[in-house]
Amino acid sequence: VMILRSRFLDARRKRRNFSKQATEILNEYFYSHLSNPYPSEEAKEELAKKCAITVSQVSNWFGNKRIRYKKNIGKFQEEANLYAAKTAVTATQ
Amino acid sequence: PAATKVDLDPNNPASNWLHAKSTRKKRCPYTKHQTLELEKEFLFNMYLSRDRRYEVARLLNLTERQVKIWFQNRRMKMKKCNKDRPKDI
DNA sequence: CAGCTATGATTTACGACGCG
DNA sequence: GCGCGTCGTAAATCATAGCT
Repeated sequence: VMILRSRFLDARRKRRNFSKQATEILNEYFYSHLSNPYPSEEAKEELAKKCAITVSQVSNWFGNKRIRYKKNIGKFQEEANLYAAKTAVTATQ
Repeated sequence: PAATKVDLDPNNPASNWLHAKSTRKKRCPYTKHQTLELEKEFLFNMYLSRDRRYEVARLLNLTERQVKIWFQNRRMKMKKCNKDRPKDI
């Protein structure tokens, strides 16, 4: 039983990439809070709901995003500009 | 309407959110044996006495601090698993 | 198809803070 | 104060999805 359970838990490694829409939402939050990309517990819950993923997955995503962004800001410049423009449009409406 | 708030700092986006103390030890993955023995010990009791911690550390060639932190992390892992999956098997 | 990299999850190691 | 507790995280690493 323990073995079955651990195997079920390990199955989390067999993941699918998040949907395009989910990634969109997460990136929008990340780049619009670039000076402090640390969502509160409540913000994580809201993001999780909007993305149809778990709060843990939201935390994982931000953890990965922060470190990977910091490690190579240049690589993410295009993406950053894209989402900056997007939030700008949203704000002007 | 030039009020495009992309949050603060224009040019250098944001590396104020910088942690990382220079003195931090690099993460070193434990061996299968070490992990297995730690898991067995955890199954026996989730909280380690001072004496037991000393013994485990000596047996696995880890520091007492590493064993202490391993148990702390293991407890957090268990809590996280219970949160993500409330229903039991 | 193989190889490669992007990506989500897990594993060590701390800092911050709480409690007895 | 000390020592060990949790909580949130950094950073490295793992496993594999999915593209070229």
